[in-house]
Amino acid sequence: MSVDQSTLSARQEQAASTQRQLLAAAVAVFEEKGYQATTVGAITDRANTAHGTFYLYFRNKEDAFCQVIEGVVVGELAVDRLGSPAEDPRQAIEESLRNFVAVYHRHEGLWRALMEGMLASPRVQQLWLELRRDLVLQLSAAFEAQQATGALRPFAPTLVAHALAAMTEWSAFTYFLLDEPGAAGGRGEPEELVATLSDLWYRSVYGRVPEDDGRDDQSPDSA
Amino acid sequence: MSVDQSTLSARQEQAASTQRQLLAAAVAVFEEKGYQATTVGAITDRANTAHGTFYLYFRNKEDAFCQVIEGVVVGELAVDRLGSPAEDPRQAIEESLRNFVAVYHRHEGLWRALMEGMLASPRVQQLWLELRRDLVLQLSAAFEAQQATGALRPFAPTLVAHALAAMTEWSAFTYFLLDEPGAAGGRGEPEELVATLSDLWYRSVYGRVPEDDGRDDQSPDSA
Amino acid sequence: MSVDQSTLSARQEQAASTQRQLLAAAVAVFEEKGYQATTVGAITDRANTAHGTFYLYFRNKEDAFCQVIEGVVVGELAVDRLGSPAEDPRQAIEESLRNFVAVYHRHEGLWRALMEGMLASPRVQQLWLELRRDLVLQLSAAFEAQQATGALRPFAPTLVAHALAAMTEWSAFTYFLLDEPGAAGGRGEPEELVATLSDLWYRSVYGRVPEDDGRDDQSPDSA
Amino acid sequence: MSVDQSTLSARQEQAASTQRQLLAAAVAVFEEKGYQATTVGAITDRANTAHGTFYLYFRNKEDAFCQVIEGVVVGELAVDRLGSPAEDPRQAIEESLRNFVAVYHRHEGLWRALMEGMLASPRVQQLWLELRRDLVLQLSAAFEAQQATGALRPFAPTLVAHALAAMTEWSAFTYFLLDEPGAAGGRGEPEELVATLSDLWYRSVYGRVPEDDGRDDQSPDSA
DNA sequence: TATGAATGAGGCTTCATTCAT
DNA sequence: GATGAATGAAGCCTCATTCAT
Repeated sequence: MSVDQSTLSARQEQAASTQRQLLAAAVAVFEEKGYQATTVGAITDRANTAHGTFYLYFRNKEDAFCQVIEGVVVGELAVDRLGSPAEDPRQAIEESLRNFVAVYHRHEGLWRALMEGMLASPRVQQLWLELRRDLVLQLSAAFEAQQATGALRPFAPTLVAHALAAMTEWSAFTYFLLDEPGAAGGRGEPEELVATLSDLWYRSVYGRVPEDDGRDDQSPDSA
Repeated sequence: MSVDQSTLSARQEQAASTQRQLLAAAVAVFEEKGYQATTVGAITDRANTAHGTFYLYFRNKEDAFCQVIEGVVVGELAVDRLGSPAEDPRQAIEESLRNFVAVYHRHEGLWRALMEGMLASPRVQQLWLELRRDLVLQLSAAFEAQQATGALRPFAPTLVAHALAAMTEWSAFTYFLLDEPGAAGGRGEPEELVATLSDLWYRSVYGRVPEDDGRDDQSPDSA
Repeated sequence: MSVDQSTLSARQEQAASTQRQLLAAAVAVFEEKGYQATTVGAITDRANTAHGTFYLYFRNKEDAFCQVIEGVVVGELAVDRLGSPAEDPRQAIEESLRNFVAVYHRHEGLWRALMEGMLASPRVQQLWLELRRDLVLQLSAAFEAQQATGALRPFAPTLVAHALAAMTEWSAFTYFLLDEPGAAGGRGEPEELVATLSDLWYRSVYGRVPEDDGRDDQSPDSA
Repeated sequence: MSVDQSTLSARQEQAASTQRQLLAAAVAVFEEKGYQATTVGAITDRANTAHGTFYLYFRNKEDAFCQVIEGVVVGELAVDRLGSPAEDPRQAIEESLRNFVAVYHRHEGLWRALMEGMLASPRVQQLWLELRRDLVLQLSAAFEAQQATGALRPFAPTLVAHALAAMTEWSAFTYFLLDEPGAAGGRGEPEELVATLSDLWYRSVYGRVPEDDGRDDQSPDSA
């Protein structure tokens, strides 16, 4: 009638183990097949669980995918922040991008799946938007802080943060997932991607153009 | 085997009309439901044709989608080119981006569907890559030409073209399709997107940073 | 208003030509794909005719196939008869079988198709039965004639004719159409098939066994 | 992951029962409609299962058919072997053929379906070839054994085995499945088929013909 | 908690046949 | 006589989800 605590925690432990198995299997399968092509059966097969067990831990595929993304992506990307203001800003940017590109590279398949999932399911889209929002917020906060010190020219921090985030994400996507070399012949090294992005990013934020001197849209040669 | 021309044309016209109906229906349905959720049945229903008629004009959904994209996207985007060198470069960029953003806005649903299709079907991905390649090639050619005249600082034209294309595409995507305001509150006007992109684009290509002074590269006004 | 005769026969000639084209195409396609896998479209494609034209000359696939079989098989097999009684019976049998095997070999695909057609369509089955009946009748008539002269032992001519026809047909089928060598290793020469069949056939009809001495169904060991 | 045995067996039994139902339904439907005309829907209807359940036990129609054939045909035909050498050879042959004919008669529809299946699906053809190969091998082994003792005249055992097998199979097919009386009027009794085949078979193997005299082999009446 | 058998909706595709021109 | 566009029935197969043990 009564179940002593050890039994209970044994059960709980068993359950936790099953869940871990399923999650790990889900990561692997989503990574390998993408979102749409993944089936519940493929996950339970790989987890050595019964088909029905899946539904004890996830409401459905969408739910499993969200858990996967939260676990993997959030975990790995969390470290990514703009370097401290004390650092050389150029190097800070580069470091940050290098990290992002490395994470992207490491989980190519999942990013691809995230793309698909985002287009297939509102909830996944929501999740993605939240991840992204954090990133963009961090970025624009950093911009604002530096604008306050006068280190940065004035610009709309959020808009620029969005645009640079978009450049970064989508460059990584096309670079790694679409067999599009990015450079003339054959796929280059990820480092070339990092270099290019860093340069553009730096120039976008710190760069000067002639108009900046006189403000209000002077033509370059009128100076 | 040969029939007089009027009969032939009448029939051909009828057929062409059916095809147009189907294509229009396909555009509408893909626009509305995206790639995956679109079924052949939905297309033929909207076109008021029998289910089988679809297969007279398309091999399958994938094929229909490619025809849709080729028809719509290529048709509308063809005008997009960098302004002539004589123009003010900043305005040329802005004009170009404004056009792109307008086209994107006009066919939001199709771009979304293209995204999905690209992830679902190798052939669609191929098509998309080709569209993109053209764009990137035009861009990098323009860069090279201007670098040759010394109007632009030296940089790897293809890599930069890729990165800027990515920024543009993906900014437009997130701006229009993901209910992500882009600006603090509520969705802004597309014009703000154009302005931001133009600015970053211009700075990326024409902007100067302190390091440039020490290089083999002259500032525009130092000439 | 009135059409002179030359025009009419020109039309008729045209029609006949079309029909020939279709028939020839049908022969080729049935030969190549068998009965079931053949589609009306494949025939009209090969005949360079419109799809609908097929139905001017054939009621449907079944009908076309019957015409094909009647044209080809009947034409070629008609020559097959048991040699004249004057000949050496053994050689007559062998000659006859050699001819049959050659015809079979020449139209492998059609025999296969005939098999399929017979199982798919009552009318084709009927046709096949008629072809076969002729053959069996000829055979059993020959048997009866020779039994009357005492050259052959008594046996039920029709039953034996059936059985030998079956042996011949089905041996040829398995030999040519089923990648079943018939001999130990690799497919042998058709001549080995002819030799085996001839021998069995000859022995079946002319062979003697001990029981034949006492007639009327003596058990072997009662002699 | 492990469950107590009673539960397991109960479930397994339930499953086995469903499978039996489906298999039985498949037998019935194939028997009734042949191979091509059978649809998965017809089988599940008769088995009172959902459409999808079929695919839990069979990969597709082809697979189901192979299981049916293996179950039914192999099961029933396995007893068929040439009598022991001690028996009177004539009676042994007759007994063997009587058995074969009875099995054939009992499953007319399935043999017909097997014919169709063989022509429609390479895998079914393969299966059929294997069944047949076993039979032919048994036969030719028996021939060789008896040739070694001098009980049989010399001949190529495999070729003859093939030819006699063909005669038997195809005679049975035409006799039972093609509404072809076999005898002059109306369908005779299967026994007449057995008698005819036995006689021909026996003569083919044991019979003597005049030419045999000049060989290493004596004619019966020369003794 | 775990199982895994069963369900059944849903989409794709092929083709024989018709019929207006 | 010839055309070929249009039709729509029919069958296959997958898979997310439920539920009785």
